[in-house]
Amino acid sequence: MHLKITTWNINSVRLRLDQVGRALDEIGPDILCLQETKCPDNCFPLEGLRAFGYPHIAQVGQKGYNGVAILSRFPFASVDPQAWCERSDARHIAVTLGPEAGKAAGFVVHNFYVPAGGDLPDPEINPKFAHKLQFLDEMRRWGRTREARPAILVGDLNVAPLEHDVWSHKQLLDVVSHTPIEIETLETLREEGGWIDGARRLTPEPTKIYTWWSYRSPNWAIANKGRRLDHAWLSSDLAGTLRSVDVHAATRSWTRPSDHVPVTASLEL
DNA sequence: ATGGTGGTACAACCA
Repeated sequence: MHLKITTWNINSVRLRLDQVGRALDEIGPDILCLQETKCPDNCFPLEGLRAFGYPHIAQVGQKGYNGVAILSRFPFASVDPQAWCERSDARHIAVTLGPEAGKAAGFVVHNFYVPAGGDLPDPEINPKFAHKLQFLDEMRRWGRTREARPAILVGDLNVAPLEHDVWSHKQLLDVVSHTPIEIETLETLREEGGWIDGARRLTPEPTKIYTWWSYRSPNWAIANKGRRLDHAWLSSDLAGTLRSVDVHAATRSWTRPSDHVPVTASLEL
C-alpha cells in the first residue's frame, strides 16, 4: 500500500482555496496538512475542501493568525489538537488514522506550525524569539515521552537546520530560522524523539533544498535565496518505508502564491 | 543598514 502525505503552509486557506484544489489534483496525496489557515473555525471552508475528495477534515483555527488543518481520504480514529506554551494559538493538531486506512491504521499524523520568532535572535529582548525557543523546548520534552507507534510529523517548523537548507549558511547564522540555538534545539528534539528527516534521508547535503522564498524579493526565482522551513519527519519504525520526498516548487510561480511550497512524502507500507 | 511584499481586516500586527 502506498501512502502519500503533503504539508503546505498555505498562508490563508480562504484566499487560496482554488490553489489547494489544484495542488491536490496534481499531487494526489492521501493526506494534506495545512498551516497558517488564518481562519476562525466558523469561516473554515469545510465543504469546499471536502469537494476536492477529502471528506475527513480536522482543524483548529483562530481569527487572523495561525491555524492548522488535516485533510484526509481516510477517516480518523481520533483528533487531538494540543496547546503549547500555555497559549490557545492553533499551532498543532494530530490525528490517528482509523481502520479504513489499511496498513496505515493507527498511524499518528502530527501537523505543527512553529512560531516564526520575530526578527531579533535574542530571547532577552525579543519575546517572539523566546516563545519560539520555548515552543521547541516543549516539543523536545513532549517527544521524549511520546507513545511508541508509527507516526509522521510534518509542518512549518520555521527552522532551516542544515548548512544547505539555506542559500547562504554564513549570511544567515544571525538570522532567525538558522541561528545555532534554534538548529541545536530542533536537531536535538528530532534525534531524541527518534524522528527521521525525510527529505535529507533521500537527498543528503550538499544538495540545496528550499521550501520557502520570501515575498520581499521581487526576483525570488532568479535570486533563489530560499530556506527549507517545511519538514516531513518519520518515526524510526517507518524509515524503511520512505520512497520519495518531493518539493513542489512550481506552486511558488502560481498567481498570488503562498510564500511556502508543498512538500510530499511517499511511503510504501 | 535599510527596506523590500503579502495576509488579515481596517490600525496594527504578523510573517
